[in-house]
Amino acid sequence: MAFDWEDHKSYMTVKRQKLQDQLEDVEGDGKIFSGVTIYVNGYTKPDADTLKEIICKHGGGYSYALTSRVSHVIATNLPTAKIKALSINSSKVCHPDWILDSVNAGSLLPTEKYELYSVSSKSQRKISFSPTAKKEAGPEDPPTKKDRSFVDEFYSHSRLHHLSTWASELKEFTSKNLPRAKRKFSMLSSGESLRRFGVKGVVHLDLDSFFVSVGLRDRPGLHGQPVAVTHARNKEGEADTTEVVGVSLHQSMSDVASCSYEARDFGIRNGMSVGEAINLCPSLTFIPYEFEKYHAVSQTLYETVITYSHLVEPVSCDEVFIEFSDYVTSWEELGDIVKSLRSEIEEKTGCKVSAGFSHNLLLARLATRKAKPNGQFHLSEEEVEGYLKETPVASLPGIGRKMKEELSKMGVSNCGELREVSLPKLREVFGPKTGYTLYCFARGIDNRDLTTKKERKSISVEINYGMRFEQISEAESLLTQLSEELQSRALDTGVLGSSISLKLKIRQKTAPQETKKYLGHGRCDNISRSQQLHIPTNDSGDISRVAISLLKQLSPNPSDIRGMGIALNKLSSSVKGSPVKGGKMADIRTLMTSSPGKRSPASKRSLGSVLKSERGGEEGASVSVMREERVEYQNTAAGDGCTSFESAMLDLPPASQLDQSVLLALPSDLQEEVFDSYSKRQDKERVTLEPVSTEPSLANPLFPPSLSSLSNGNPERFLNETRTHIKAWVALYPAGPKERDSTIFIQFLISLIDLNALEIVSLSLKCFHRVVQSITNEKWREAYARVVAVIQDEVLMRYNGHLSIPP
DNA sequence: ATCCTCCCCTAC
DNA sequence: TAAGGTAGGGGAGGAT
Repeated sequence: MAFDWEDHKSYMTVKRQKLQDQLEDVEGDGKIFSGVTIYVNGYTKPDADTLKEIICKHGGGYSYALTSRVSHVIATNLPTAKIKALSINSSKVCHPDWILDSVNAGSLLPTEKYELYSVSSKSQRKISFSPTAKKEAGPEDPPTKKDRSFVDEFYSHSRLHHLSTWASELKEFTSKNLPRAKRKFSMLSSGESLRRFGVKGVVHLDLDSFFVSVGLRDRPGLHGQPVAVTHARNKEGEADTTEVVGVSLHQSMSDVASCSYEARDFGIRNGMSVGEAINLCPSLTFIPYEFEKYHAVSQTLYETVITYSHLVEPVSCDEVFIEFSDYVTSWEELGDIVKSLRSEIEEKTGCKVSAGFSHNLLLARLATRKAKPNGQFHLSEEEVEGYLKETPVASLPGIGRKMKEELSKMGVSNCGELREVSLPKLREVFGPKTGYTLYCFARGIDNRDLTTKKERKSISVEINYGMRFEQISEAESLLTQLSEELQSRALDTGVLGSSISLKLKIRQKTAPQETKKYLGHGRCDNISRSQQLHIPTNDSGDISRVAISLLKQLSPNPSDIRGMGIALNKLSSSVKGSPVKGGKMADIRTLMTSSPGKRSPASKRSLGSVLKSERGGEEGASVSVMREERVEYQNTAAGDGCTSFESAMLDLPPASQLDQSVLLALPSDLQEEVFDSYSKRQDKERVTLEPVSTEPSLANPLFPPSLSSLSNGNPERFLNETRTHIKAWVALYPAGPKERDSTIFIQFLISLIDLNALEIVSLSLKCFHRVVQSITNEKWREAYARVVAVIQDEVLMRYNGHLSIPP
């Protein structure tokens, strides 16, 4: 599974040596690349300069920009075959080995085997159907085109991703361990504690310039110097750096993630580009990220903090609130505890901590400003007024760039001035809630209680970096990867979602194709769309199917996509770490017995100018029909008691007891369908390679379903079960179906439509049709016709397409 | 009024 | 090169 980079390296070394020999041999007489002009995209091995040298030496051309004279784009290891930083019309995208091998061969080799995005390279991408069937990747697999996961590669380097991950982790750690942590102090009686005055004692702890502190801890030589943490690096002070960065740091767009206080004196700020920073301070030293160390430090921070109080509110990996109301009798006493807490943390982690404390969350936080660096500060009741007066509004929590700007238009820059603005005025400008908060905060009023645990409301995955697609199928493929990532997180967190939403960043019409920051997203419009599910899920197959369907609804121009994200909302809990699959039948039962959720009609939202095409207007008619239909069956679903179809579901024998005989008893054509659908399912690669619909605004109505989430991922078993229910149902009511059963069946099919499992819907209807035919009862036929009509409408509404079902 | 969806903003 | 994630609060505007 793991790619052997060592081997690859030596392979490359040999190759380069050979190449060198060739170069010496040929020296000018080679015209291997005549007529070829290359453009090198991104990082390649060998690098662009080497390739340029080679290509020119052998009669080819080299271009610094992707112009029309470029015949071949050269790229290595663009993290996945889906990501392209290129918008290419006719030129081929090839691996640099094409050049090396051609030189070695002494002639221009066909590009076929070297094209990065060819069908053959894509089909290597497998979703292992059975976990036991390990990677089929043979040893002869060309090591040069390894399809490493872009998602993993990106996340492992993303500081923001780490920040978020650690924050959630620490929130979970706190809520789990806080109640049973051993405390250093015991609580005082309510008569003695600070609380007796009705006063809270809140401490806000914050590690000083977190990343830099950790870096400096192990680099004593850099203490007292301007230092910044970034991906872009020079060789200063680092044992592990051997090369000088090719591009001057002066023009690096890499972010400064964290900088020392000495660096701040030069005007350097977190989030600045390395280029800007080095202009402000040419002697600035750059040190690399050390994510593991940061992680360990924050873990220690939290382990320590929870031994001090039972009231701890996590903020982030380097920031936390602690309430001491029940442990101290005076502010002086609290000051002492804070001091020892700070020194304990510094001792354990080697990092300096600052602390602000006061009688509410807001003021404690504001006090920390004055405490930094490496200090502590008590903001007392009496000082609040004066302190706030001079506090810039931007340091109030919740006021960022936009709000600061908005306030400044009103002539407000500090809290003193903010107080001059009336409550009605603030509400008018910022809305009722925000206005009120602003009004309170300007006066130091904050009645929030410290929250030790908060329930998670959503879980999401998104990447807004390095997204460059040519084909929509590449975007879909990335969504599949994101879905897998999301599944794995949902599994870890133990949640299921009943709503899936897709978020896209789309290049603004007026924004340039080439972003200022390398592979950045540039100026974008954000659009999103969500889909409610009747069955909560955490299955990546379900998620990706829905996400892809949402993508089709938004139908962006693939080359304008600059970012994508998927979120799971309306969470419920599942058993942690156990895949949904086992519990899925239970979910289906829930579905079958619960009343239908409220559903929104296919609303016509303007998706703005970013959309290539809008959907046709004639769909409006079917929407209203659909709504009437919906009302009808919602009303009839009001009765209670177990009906036959329902009970058939509930009495379902364990799947393991459904034997072959059930299947074999079916008409043979149905059996075939069952198996067909199963075998189709296995050829997932083929499916993903299907040509993209020529109508980008329409989803394919027969989009292949993944059954992995149903009946333990066993589709034929699932269909068997469905068929069994239908048979039992029909047999029980020879005179005609119970209305409610029809309703339940419809709901059930609609939930499959939610998951885009249209093929299964179709097959289920076929089952129904067949059983009904054998009964030849007018009522049943009517029921069948009605079910078909409702489902057809539903599909029509969602996809503006049609479902092929039996007459 | 209240809810829902989409979107923006903020924080680390 | 560079790695611009993620959760939550809240507002606008439409549907109910």
